[in-house]
Amino acid sequence: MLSPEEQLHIIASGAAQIVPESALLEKLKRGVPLNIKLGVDPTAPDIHLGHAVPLRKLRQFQDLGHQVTLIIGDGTALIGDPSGRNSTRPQLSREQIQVNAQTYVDQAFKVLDPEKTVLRYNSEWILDLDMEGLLKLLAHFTVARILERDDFHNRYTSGQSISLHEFLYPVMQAYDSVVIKADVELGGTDQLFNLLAGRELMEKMGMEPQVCLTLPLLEGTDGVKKMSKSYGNYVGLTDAPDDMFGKIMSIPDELMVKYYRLASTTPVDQIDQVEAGLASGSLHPNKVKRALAANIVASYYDEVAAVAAEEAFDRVFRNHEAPEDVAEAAVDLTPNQEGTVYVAKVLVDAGLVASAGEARRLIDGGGVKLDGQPLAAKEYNVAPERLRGALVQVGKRKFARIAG
RNA sequence: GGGCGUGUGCCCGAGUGGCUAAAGGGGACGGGCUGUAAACCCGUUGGCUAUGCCUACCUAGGUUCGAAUCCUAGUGCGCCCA
Repeated sequence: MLSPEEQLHIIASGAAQIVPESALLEKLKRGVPLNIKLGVDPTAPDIHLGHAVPLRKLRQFQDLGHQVTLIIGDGTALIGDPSGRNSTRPQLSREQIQVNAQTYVDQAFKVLDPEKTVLRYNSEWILDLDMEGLLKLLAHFTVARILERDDFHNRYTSGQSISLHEFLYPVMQAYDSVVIKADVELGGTDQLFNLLAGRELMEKMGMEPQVCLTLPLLEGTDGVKKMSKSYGNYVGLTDAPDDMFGKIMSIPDELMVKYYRLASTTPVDQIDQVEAGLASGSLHPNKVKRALAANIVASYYDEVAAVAAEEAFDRVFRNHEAPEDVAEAAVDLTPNQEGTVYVAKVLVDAGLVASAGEARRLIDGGGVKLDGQPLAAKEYNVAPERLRGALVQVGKRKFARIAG
């Protein structure tokens, strides 16, 4: 086992805050496995690298010999986390929660070590609280304390509604920590308030308080907005290896180290070297990014898939060749009176463009190639022989083989 | 419940009767450059085999030769009063 200081170095890599760091070091020094908690809302069925950030950190803890308790917030989901929201969340049905939780767990175990993970559903204890228990719990918190929280404060001062049950969310999350006796709880930076509530409650109930570890938001592939399905800038855990590799190659250079720390399985001391190498110019950014993409693909698939993904990437983007498996498109090639075929329509039928107008514009811009040869501007009609069995390319990455 | 204001293309935003498929910006896409990064330059950004036709400026009606622009009602949003 690594020394407490070495462990702390790994744990702190990529973390936003550890509150308080000294307490974490103390806990590590005891040399017994710690109980690391992560609570998740079963609201997002499809998880991406952003969601996986805390899971990665949990995995690091596991690899250091610690124990993880993953809490599915099926009880708290009935409340809806008010974090970062400016309005009340809709409450989910019990059935929907069950379905979401299952898909979440399936994907989470792509990252976590099942041997060292305890899975708990907080409905187990939250829904069993009787009024007496609830009141005792609530007595530990004051209205002023809860209202300090930014989201509530903003909503309150701007005159927006806060339902009473939302006040209970931090309390319930804190209670989770009490029940499972957490040593450390992870969350995003927006979770700090909830995490601290857990710390306080534990202390008031005479327990050793948990340490709070927050992780920064991961920007998406555009490098600007947080990774999110609705922004279309996400890398899904279930994306195909080639896609995953390509998407990671498209992130801005400035984000590489952050991705290494938050989304890869690369050992922390190696990341430190990469960071130094990039800063000094001794490492080429392209090499570094390739290694990052390969690592991430390998972590969700395997080495073989990573190598294949990199080869496919080079084929298409470095050597400008067609990918190995191009989808074949069966389209109507019946010629018109002039004996030609309207390419714009063919591209629409092949699903490469949204409309014939767009196709015409792309042709004019030199973005459409037949067997590697760009079509000239206004070259909308082409002899059918040129299309039959031809490889059509639209832009840099869209390909189709026209059925012969 | 009452008053006032506002609603334009993916987003922001100009436009207050014909010259408007709608300025400008952002984003996105294509081309060049390249490391599918960034920066930069050029182009495109409603549909349609297309010097034209069709559909569009919250929705539904109306006025007018002609409406994104004027009127009425509805509806979303904002502010003020109760």
